[in-house]
Amino acid sequence: MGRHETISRRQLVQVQDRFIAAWGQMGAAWGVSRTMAEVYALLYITAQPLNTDDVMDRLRISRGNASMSLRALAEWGLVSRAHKRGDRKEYFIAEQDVWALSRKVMRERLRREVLPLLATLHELRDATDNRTEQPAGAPLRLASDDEPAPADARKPVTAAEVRQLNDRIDSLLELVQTVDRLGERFVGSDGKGLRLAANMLSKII
Amino acid sequence: MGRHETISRRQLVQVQDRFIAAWGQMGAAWGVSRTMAEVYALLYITAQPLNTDDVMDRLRISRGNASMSLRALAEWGLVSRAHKRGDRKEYFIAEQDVWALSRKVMRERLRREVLPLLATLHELRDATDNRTEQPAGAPLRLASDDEPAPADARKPVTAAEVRQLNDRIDSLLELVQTVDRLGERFVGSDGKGLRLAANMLSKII
DNA sequence: CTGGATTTTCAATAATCCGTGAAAGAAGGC
DNA sequence: GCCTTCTTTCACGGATTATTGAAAATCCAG
Repeated sequence: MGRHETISRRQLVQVQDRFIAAWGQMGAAWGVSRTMAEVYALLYITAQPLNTDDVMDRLRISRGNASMSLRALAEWGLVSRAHKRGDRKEYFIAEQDVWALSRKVMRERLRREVLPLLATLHELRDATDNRTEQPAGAPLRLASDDEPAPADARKPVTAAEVRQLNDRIDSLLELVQTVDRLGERFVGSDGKGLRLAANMLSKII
Repeated sequence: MGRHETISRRQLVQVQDRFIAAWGQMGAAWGVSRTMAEVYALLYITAQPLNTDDVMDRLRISRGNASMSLRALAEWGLVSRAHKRGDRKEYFIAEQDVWALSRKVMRERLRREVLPLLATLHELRDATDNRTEQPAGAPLRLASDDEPAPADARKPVTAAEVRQLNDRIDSLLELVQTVDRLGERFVGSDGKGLRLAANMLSKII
């Protein structure tokens, strides 16, 4: 519907640069390093395979940095490698489907951040609420007990205190588990699962 | 269901410390500073109002740091201030409902990170696809044009290139908008909206 | 195998972020 | 008002993280 005006190549490049900058900033606000996000943005917005030198030149970063970032992106599954005949350089292609992109990012973040937290919470939960059926010799260890106990702070812990502690941990556990399940479901679903979910929810809530 | 064993106060504190550490680590993986997350965790897990000195002592951080973190938490709406009669110190209480907590965190992150990105994307979109109905005098400006154009890189930009650029920006815009709307909906919903959503989705997808 | 082209690694350096503590500021009691 | 108590601010320095660049490793054609 829009009429496309002719724009200069310079303007095009400027728009791309601003896009890359914005994307990099957003990446940084998440746990992704700015450069890594920028490299992805470059590959995405230019919409063509680029090699390490292209990335270096366009983003004005060192060869090492470019190499590292591209590798990390490949590990996350966000870019794929390609080759051109008669050219020994390696080219990189950005995942084009932004919905697939978001799924892949979520998958990695669940795996790297949520799962460890879940594990720790479960462990803590077990440490204060030992079920009767727990095997006698189970190596349930609080943090090491090797230092001599300080003389004070010896007043007994009431059952109420323990219950409260457990309740809090449980509440958080429930939240994190919900997030995890929700994420897993999204990650597992194919296509534009997120969009679907959004539409569904807008009718429900 | 579980039998609560008596545990020493030391063990209790150790469990709390591990909880705090885990929470802090997770916070750091998100955009929240580690200390801020730890202070919240402390307030949450001990389940009682603490003042600045309590926080300093327990977390072994400086007064300034404690003060800053508590203030930031209050700004995010994650802790509230309270006073005790006959005590001039200010006490802080953690938001107890983890679902409310997650809503507040999401609200802030939407506001701080998603909205600016949306604004930029819209702006870029407008910069390359000028609608015919656009007012003549609208201050639509690409990045400043004050530098002399380099002699090369002057070959014209094809319509296809512009279309492709716009398509990419649009795709991303759709994704970010979906996330935003989804988040807004969640933020707006009261109670355990997330949990509800999770249940709903599990049946749908 | 060799030589050149390309990529990866990593120690040094730079940039950034984070925490400190002293000093300044506010809030109350008297 | 003035002193005491508590809170906030902020320049500095320390710690962490990112980036560089050159050397080492890898790869392939001939």
